[in-house]
Amino acid sequence: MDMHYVEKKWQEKWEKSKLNYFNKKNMDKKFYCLEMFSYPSAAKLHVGHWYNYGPTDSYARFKKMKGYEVFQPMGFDAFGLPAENYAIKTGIHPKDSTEKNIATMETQLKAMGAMFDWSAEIKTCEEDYYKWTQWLFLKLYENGLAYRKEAPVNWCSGCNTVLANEQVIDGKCERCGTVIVKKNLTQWFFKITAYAEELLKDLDGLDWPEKTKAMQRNWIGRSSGGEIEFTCESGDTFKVFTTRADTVFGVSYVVLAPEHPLVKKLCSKEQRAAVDAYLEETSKTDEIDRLSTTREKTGVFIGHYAINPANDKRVPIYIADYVLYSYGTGAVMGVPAHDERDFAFATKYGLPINRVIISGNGDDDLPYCEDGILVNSLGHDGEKSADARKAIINSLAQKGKGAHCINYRLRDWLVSRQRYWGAPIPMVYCDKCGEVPVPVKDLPVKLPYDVEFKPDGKSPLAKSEEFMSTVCPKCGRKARRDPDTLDTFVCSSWYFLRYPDAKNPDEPFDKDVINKMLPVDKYVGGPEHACMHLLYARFITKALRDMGYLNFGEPFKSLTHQGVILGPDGNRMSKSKGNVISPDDYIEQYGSDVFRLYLMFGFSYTEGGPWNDDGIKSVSKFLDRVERLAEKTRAMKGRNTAFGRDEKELNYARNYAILNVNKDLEAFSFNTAVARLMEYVNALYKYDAADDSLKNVKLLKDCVNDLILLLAPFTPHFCEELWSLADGKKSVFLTPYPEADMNALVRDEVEYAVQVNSKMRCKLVLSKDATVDDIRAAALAEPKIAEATEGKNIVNVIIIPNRLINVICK
RNA sequence: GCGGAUGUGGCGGAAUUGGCAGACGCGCCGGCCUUAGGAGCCGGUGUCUACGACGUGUGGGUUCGAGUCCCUUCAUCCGCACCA
Repeated sequence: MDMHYVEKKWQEKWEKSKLNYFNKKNMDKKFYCLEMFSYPSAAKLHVGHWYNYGPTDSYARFKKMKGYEVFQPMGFDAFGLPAENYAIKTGIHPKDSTEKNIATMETQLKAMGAMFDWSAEIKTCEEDYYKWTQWLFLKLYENGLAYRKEAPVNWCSGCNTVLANEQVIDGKCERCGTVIVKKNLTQWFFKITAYAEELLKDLDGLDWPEKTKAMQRNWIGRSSGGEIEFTCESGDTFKVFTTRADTVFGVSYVVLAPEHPLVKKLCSKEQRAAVDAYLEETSKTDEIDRLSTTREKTGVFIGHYAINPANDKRVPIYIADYVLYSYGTGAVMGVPAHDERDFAFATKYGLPINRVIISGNGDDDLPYCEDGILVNSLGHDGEKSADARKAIINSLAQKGKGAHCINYRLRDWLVSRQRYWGAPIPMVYCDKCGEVPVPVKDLPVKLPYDVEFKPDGKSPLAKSEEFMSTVCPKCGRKARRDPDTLDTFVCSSWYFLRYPDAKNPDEPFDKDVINKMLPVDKYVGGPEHACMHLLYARFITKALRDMGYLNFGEPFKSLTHQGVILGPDGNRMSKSKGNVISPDDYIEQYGSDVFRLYLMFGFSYTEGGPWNDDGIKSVSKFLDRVERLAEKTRAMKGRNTAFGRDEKELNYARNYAILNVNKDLEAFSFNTAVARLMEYVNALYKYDAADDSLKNVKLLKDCVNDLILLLAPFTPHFCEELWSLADGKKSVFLTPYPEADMNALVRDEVEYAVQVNSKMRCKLVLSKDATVDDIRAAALAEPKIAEATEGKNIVNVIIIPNRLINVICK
């Protein structure tokens, strides 16, 4: 078959008949199948795009043939860093390069032959999309879920600019090699922590991979404990968070995060120089290093003391980089006797190690980090750790010095970016009124085209007077805009809500439409999004639900991650490694159907693996085999309607294939589904090999029809062509997918494996109706079994129905 | 470092979830067909010292029975909050 001709022909016909467009009249049968949208890169579609979109489209086509009204939209996550970096390097404007890239990718995506509903396309960099991203920001602000605070950024003094983590290599700027320091800026945050508990709890009800749920649970990192307030000699107070309040009598020092505001205030004259040097050093260290448990713990005494509220003991205050200001209260109590890290720290700095927990079982090594029984703990001696944790916090609470609390590792979401290519933050700063949100009617706050991207110490937008200069929406005086843009994750945290009503000019989405179309029934994308995008999208959905815009709280009912296709050398594909596989070459040679079928057959979908094209020819040959069979049977004539042993066997093969292809497609197990189809084709060839006069032609033709239907989601153009040649009146995709006839799968006889003491001895064919006693008797009567059990006592016979018999003897 | 995963023939990968390891395919071997075959059709193919034994990264355990469950250890991959 001339694949290129056939593919083009059907793509045009499908487009004309609007086969792939969602029909709103059938909304009650909707199936929302969503693939993560693409970043418009300058390179062409790579294998990863194909691997995500090809097989998932086959799944969507399967669902369509199962009678669902499938909605499968596509769009572009078009804002982001790479376009801006490209602009800095080449002078080509991000808008121009992005639009050009999108146009190329659209053509390629269309040539893939997927059922994308292009009437619902969205591009996040267009005004009619980012207008609503800004709307989302305003709604979160209105509802107290967006706020400003100081937070550190990576600052390169060489380039005079903020860098993404990705641009920092070994603590240095990737462009100029300058050592990066942390610098505090006032930035916008979304209060995702307000939903920490619900985000954790609702994971239980999701049809998501367990590993993804586990990762989110750990990311949210709930821990239950208490806050204890320490008072400094200066009179200032700070709280520490601890899960081990039972050890509070063993505190011999406290540690503040270096960034803690009290550090500068309390630091003594004598210690000033050492503390400043330590702060300088910390600003150059990244978080992964700071949290490393094997790295040597360092810290500096700040020359000030605090009082332990449990026993009024005076303890020194240290700073240490292993305490993060962003986690808990940014301060911890040091209990060297009962914490590995504190033990190492105390040993290094000569701090007292006070034992307050004993094991009770003679294990008296320190540090002792398990629960135990309290000693040296005033009124709490003899209590068990678990009880003491509650009791100690309760008694501290009475003095106003403690409280039970739940802490999360999850941090609020920093959304400000000091960059150009993103959605402007719709806020205005007025000398008189302070921070003022832009009214919704004035959206979008347009991103100006003429700006200077070259890094020179200011955000690109801050340099555009035309952009910055505005009037206060409240008082009408001169005011300034926010010069930052939103994290692109904000754009992608709600795009699935826009698709079903993508062209709505008045609102981000129509409430009624969205509540019928969502949640997404199947979401497919890479596992690298497990913690960030997928968590942000869940948060935004819950927030909008609480504002009354949605009546559901989870955006993605069912989730599947595709694996990663690596280069032939087993490494991630990259230009620098020279191991990039271009789909185009294969599509040129074989067509898109063959390429997609190979992606489905050659890999385990959720695993991926190194690229290897040995199998692509075999997949092409398989389609040739199908085509020859279809051609031959189409011309066949015959009146034989016999239904003998061979016919029964063929019918079994047919229904076995139908049953399993259905199951496997449902489970995204494409490789086994294709294997079942190959087996089926082998069975058809076997039947066809008989003398023509003996064949039941009607049966054979029905079987081949089922084959074309079964295969249609996998190779849509190829099968649409075969179907039309076989007189299919309407599109194969408007024809119901075959359902298995379970009666045809009942076999009269079953083969058993027979073991003696768990060793395979022989096989045994028995009637499906055989009773346990029959099976036992037949097994023992087998010569090989009789031989193996001769002279021994038969202790037991284990029978697993339809599978196995195990004779246990001594 | 922390968190999550993976490890099965020469290769890509299966295994009804604790029940015949290696489905399906590649490769290889053989046969048929053919003027020819890098086409097609049919059959074989885990390893070995081979009527038996051994085999799912390593070492142990649970069980009548383990690729699957538990412990140990090694190796590799992914994420870590400003890449998207």
